[in-house]
Amino acid sequence: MRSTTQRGRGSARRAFRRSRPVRPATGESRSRKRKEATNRAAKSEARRAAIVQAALDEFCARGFAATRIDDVAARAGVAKGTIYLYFDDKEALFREIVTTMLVPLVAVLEAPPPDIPIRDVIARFMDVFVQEIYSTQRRNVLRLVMTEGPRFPELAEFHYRNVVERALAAMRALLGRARERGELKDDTLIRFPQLIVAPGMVAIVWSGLFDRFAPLDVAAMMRAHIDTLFEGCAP
Amino acid sequence: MRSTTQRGRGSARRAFRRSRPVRPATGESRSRKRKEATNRAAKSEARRAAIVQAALDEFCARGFAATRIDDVAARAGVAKGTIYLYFDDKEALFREIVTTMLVPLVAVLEAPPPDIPIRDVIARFMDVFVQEIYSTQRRNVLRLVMTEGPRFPELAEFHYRNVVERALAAMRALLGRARERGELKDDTLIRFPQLIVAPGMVAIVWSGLFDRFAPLDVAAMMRAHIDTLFEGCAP
Amino acid sequence: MRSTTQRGRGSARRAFRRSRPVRPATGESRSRKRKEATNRAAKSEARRAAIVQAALDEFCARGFAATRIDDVAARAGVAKGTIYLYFDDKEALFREIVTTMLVPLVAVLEAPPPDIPIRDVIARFMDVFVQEIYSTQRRNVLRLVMTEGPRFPELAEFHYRNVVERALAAMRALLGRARERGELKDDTLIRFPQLIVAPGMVAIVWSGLFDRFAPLDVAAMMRAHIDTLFEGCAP
Amino acid sequence: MRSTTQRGRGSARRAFRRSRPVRPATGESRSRKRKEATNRAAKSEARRAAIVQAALDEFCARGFAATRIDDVAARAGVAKGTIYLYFDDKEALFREIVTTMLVPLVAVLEAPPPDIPIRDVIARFMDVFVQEIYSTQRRNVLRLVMTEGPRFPELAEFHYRNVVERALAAMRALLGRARERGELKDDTLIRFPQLIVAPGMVAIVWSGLFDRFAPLDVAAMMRAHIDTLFEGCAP
DNA sequence: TATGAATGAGTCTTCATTCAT
DNA sequence: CATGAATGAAGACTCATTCAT
Repeated sequence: MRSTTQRGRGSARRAFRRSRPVRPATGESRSRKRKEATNRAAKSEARRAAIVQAALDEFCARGFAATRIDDVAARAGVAKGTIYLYFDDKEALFREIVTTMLVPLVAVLEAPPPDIPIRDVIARFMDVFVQEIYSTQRRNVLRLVMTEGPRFPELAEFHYRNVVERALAAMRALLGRARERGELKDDTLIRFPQLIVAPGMVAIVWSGLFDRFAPLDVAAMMRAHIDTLFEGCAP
Repeated sequence: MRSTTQRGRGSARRAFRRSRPVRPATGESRSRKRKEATNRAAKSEARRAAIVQAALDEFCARGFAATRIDDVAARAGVAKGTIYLYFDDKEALFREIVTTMLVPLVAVLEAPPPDIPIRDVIARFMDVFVQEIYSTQRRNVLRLVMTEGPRFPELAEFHYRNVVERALAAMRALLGRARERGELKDDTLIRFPQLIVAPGMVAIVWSGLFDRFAPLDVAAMMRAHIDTLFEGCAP
Repeated sequence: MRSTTQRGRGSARRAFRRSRPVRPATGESRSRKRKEATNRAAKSEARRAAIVQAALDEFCARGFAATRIDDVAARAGVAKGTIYLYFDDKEALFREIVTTMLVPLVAVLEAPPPDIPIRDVIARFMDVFVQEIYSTQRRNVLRLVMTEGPRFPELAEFHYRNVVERALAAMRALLGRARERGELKDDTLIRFPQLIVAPGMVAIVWSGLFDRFAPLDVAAMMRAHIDTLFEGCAP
Repeated sequence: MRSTTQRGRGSARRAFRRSRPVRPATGESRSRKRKEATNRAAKSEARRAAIVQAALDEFCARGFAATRIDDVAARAGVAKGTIYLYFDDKEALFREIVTTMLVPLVAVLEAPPPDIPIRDVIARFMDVFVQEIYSTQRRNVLRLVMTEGPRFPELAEFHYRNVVERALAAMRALLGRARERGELKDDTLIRFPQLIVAPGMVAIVWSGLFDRFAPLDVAAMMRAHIDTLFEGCAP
């Protein structure tokens, strides 16, 4: 990854994806104490999850550079050294988070859409956004991507390949079919599907910066956005 | 304990705006040395500009936390200490940049709009965005605001008060008049003027993250956006 | 601006006394690893002591401002960072030293005096001074108080409240009783108990400045002082 | 001087005394513009005095290490560079102050004493101390010597040779003659003339540390001290 | 495995001193 | 002579990472 943020502390840099090699069954094949082993594995997984969660909170609150491993450890309720049993270094931890939280969502987008008008499909998509992203921690993860992406080229690339590209492709396929069915008057949205998600991005940015001054009714804005998209504002 | 020996590392935190008191003309009215003084003032101004420029570049490339004053100095071609002659500390330098680069633009927005259809007014606004923001360093400054804002509450507030709030108000006034003239079929955009600027935000985020994978024709997207805004996509 | 990115360099200033919360026994009651834990605690204590000792030496030799943490670390045989595991900052380290070295002594003064003539009591006090202060590192600590006190108002106050005030009060009580018993012809010393300790102060100052030119027989001077105090110099 | 405070910045270290070589009539021997030259010399002397005064204040308030040349310059109303026209470096400035302020006083001590009882002579000496030292800036200079002396061995030596040694010698001579005249019952004070000045030292230290908690009536204490010296406290 | 004490490279900031004007 | 902008060495403090227990 070679982030431009951490000036090389000398640790080996491994490739981006697959940061967790599924832990090769570490010798607990001794077959003795089966339950114990299961217990141990479960506890280990719980620990890992606690660390990830704590790290997510800290990274979101402070950004990558300003987050201290100390704080992550404290929040996760483990010792500092323990984190290094689960992750190679701070960057690997960061990657893990940004990597695992978003990819699952794309599956939703890529699922074959119900056979309803495109406007309704997009309306559902907006609902999913509001429910599954904006109202959850994923909002913060997305913000992290926007925020730290410029400093982590490989992270940006990963995100592009695994989230953005696939989402846009799915969207385009959807819109293409709608166009064929005569539900769209031109191919504007097909060329720029970004126009569909733009208010979502704004909502995410807004929520991090200005919500305390002027809270935004995101659901209402998304509905208004759909109106505008499909009907325009001219009388 | 607060010994009187250590001169405050945190120094006095001054109010946010007006970090540069415009240097009160240094009374060089002695009438001789005119050119000299002018020279010095000019050189000083040039130096300050060089530092600001270098800092902008570095902050944009690395973010606030990961930017080293050393690097800023090197890039500006001055000694490290010199930066502290012009700015109280790293934060002040950061503030100065984010503060001074964007405020002037709002004036454009607040200028009385020409007496043309609202759609054309907004089209002009888009042009200004593309020409004066997206194609300039201001794009990077805006990205910095989005990127670092969550970590600098006062910066976010300053930006909200001086840029966002005023811009939105101007926009709403504009739209309100258009609505009265019957140019808008409802008040959707008045309630959510964010919908107008949303693609601009997306363009800025996109340019920092994904342009190398899929360059975005921003001007075209903005035109498409206007079409969508005013005509919708339904056939 | 106070970004949330820079974690407070000035950190929280905690109250003066009790800078070391006695490390709450770290619950190693797991009954195994007893020796280990003991070892660790002992080593930790030894390290702390080494740091304190090194710091004392350096502070005495150079004064607070000119002492480098680097040097303290080197002298203590630890890494620079280690010092910050034991003390919040340079000032805290300084405080600790000046605080812990002197207070215990006052107890001696406040102990109920033996039932002997006042002159003998004071002679004993002089002995204590010579043995327990002048001949030990406490001499240097006292000099540090005199030397750095003006720059550390809280240190001066702490020292006044915990050492000077109590010592003078104990002394006055002592003298008051002696006066009542008719051992003193007037209340001169009660009004100015400083006159009793004055030569001690001089000895300390002298030892730091002039001993190499003209060594001072402090014990003899103190005896002479008592003679003078109680008999005067007039024939 | 090679103070142990300033780590060698590479500037040449000159010998201790004679830091001001009486400025060799710098070329204003052109004989033209006599008055101007006089004016200039006067102004120069005034400037030097202003710097010395400002430096004294700052050194007293903060100690040598923590005093900034910037502050001295500001207080003296000159530019920072100007100080270096009059003094080689910070240490030279410090030396000048501590050197010039105290030496004149010794002359008073060495002047042949009036033909009055030793007790009265010493009482006068006390008066001089209170009037000419304790009530003036010299008190602070003396404190500076005590405070910074350990870090400036040459300063300590200079002070010993030029002030302490001479003062003690004069005192001993005085006391010797008194003893011969039968005014002293033994030679205690001759062996330890420090006993005479000890309360003075205490007063100086006290004034810097504890006066705000418990102000000290120094004149009264000195009178009490004389009583004690010559009459003792035993009934 | 888990711990957390120890490390030391890295970064901000200060300030004595220089020197072009 | 005087100025004050510029320099850069020095020092406090942080924190990712290691490793003995």
